[in-house]
Amino acid sequence: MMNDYLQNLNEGISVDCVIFGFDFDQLKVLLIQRESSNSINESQFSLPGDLIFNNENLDQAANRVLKELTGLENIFLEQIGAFGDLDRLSKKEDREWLESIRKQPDARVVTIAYYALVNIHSFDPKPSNFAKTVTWQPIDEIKTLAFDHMRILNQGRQYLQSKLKTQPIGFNLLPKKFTLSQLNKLYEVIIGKTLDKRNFRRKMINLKIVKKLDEKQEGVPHKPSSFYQFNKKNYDKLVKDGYDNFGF
Amino acid sequence: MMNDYLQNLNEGISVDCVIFGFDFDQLKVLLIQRESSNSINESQFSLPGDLIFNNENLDQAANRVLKELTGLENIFLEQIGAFGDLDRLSKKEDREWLESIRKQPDARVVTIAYYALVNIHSFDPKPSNFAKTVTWQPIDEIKTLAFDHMRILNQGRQYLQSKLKTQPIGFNLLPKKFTLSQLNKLYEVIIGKTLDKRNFRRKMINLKIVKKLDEKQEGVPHKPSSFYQFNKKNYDKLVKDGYDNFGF
DNA sequence: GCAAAAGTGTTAACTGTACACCCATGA
DNA sequence: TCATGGGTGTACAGTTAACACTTTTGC
Repeated sequence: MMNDYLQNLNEGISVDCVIFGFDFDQLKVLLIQRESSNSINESQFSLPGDLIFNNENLDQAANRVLKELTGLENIFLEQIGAFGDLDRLSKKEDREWLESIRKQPDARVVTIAYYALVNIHSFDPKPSNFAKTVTWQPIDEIKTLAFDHMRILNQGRQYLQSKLKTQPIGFNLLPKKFTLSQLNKLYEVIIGKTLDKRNFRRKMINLKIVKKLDEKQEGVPHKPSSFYQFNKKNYDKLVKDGYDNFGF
Repeated sequence: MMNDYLQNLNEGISVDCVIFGFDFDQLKVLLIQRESSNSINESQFSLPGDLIFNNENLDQAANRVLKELTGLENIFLEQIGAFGDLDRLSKKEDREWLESIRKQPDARVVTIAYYALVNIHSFDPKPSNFAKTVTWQPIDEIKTLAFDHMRILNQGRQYLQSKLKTQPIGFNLLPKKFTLSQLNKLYEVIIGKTLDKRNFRRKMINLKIVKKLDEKQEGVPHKPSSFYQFNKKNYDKLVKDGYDNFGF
C-alpha cells in the first residue's frame, strides 16, 4: 500500500480546490491549515490540494484529495485552470513545510485548479490527512494564503462572477427551499453590488427557474417570506444553453 | 546545451496549442504532421505541442513550443484547460511515435491546452523541429487527430463560441481593414448559423466597435464594400467588461 | 406601536427580431 | 444586361431600469 503510494505519486502535478459556500450573508471558501511542528506555520491557511497519483485522472485526483483533506465527497468539481509559475512554491514558510512533507521538496509542481459550489449547511467538513483544521472563511477576509493560492482563489472568484453572467447560479449553494431574498443576496455578494429586489424577482420569475411553495418562514420578526424552490428542468436548460445574451 | 535540455525537460507535462484562423470563408486550425520513418504515421495530424521545460512557466512553454514547431511568435495565447486522462497517449499509432522520440515513452503526461486567434494572412507558418508539415485545416474537415487532440480542439471551439457570446471577436482574426460582410461571415462560421446582415451591422455600429473608412474594395464584380477598422478603445473595453448581458 | 424585511406596479427607454428592395460594379 | 454581393429602414415585441409605499410578523 505504502509502496503503491510512493510508486504512483506524481511529484510534478497537484490539484487544488476552491470550494465556495454561502451562509445567506457572505461568500465563504473552504480552507485548511496544515499540520506543522513549528509555530511559524500555525496560521498558514491554504486551499485543499495535494499531489496526484499516476493511476487516476485529474478529476478523480481532485475528488480524492478534497475528500482526504476535508471529508467532502460527491461534489461537482469543475476545472478552472493550470498554474505553473516557477516561483509558486518558493515562499519561505511554504518551503519549510514542503521540506517536512515531500520526498522532493524542490520539485517543480504544476497545479490544476478546481472549483465547486456547495450548500454550506449540508456538508460537515472534517480535517484529516495533513489538514489540521478545515474552516469556512469569508472570502473578503482572506488576505494571504500559502503558495499561489491567493491567485487561484481570485481566479475561482472571477470564474464564478463570469458564470453568473451567462447562466443561473444558486442550485448548489442554497438549500432546497429558499426565499427570493436569499437568492437576491447571493447574487449581490457574488457580483459585489446591490440589486433592485423588484426587478430581480421579476426576472427570476419570468425565467421560470423558481417556483413558489405553499410554505412560509416561521418565527421571523417581520413579514414571513414564502419559500421557493428551483424548477430544475428550466434551470438546467439555462445552465446548458446560457442566457440568450447577445442575440446570436 | 543538450545536457541542459535533458536536465530541464519535464517528461510529465506538455502544452498543446489550438490556433484558429479565418480565411474570409471558413474557420481553420493550425495542424502539424510529425516526422516519421514509417508510413502508418504519414497521415497523422496533431496540434502543435510538446513537453515543457522546468525552467519556464506554462505560458512561456506554449509560446516556445508554438514557435519551435511552426515559426509563429508574438501570439497571444490563452489557457483553456488541462487534460490528464490516463489513456490519452495510448492509441497504437501514437505509441509508436512516442517510442521513437521520447526517453520515457510510457510516462504519464498531463497537457495544458492553449488557444489563440490569428490573422491567417499575416503569419507564414514553417515546419521545424519534429514537425514535418504545418497547415491550416478547415475545422469542419478535421475528423481525427493524434492523441486526445480532437477533444482539445473541440474544447477550443467551444471556448471560442462562448467568448463570442460575451465579448467582441475579430480583431485578431481579421486584417486591419475589413468589410462588415467579412466580420458577419466570421460570426456565422463561429456560431454555425446565418445572421441577418441588417441587424448585425446595426449592432456592430451601435456598439461603436467599428468605424467606417474612406476606402472601398476595388475590382470586385459587385458593388464595392466600404472598409472598416476596429475602434480599439471601445473594442478593448468590451473585451474586458463583456457585454452587459444579464442586467447585473 | 415599532422595527424589520416582504411584497408589489408602472412607465419610459432601449434592444432584439423579422422582413424586402434598390445599388454599384465587372464581365 | 445580368449576376453578385453591398447597403438600407421600419414596426412590433420584449426587456431593462428607475422608482416608493403597504403588509405582516415578533417583540
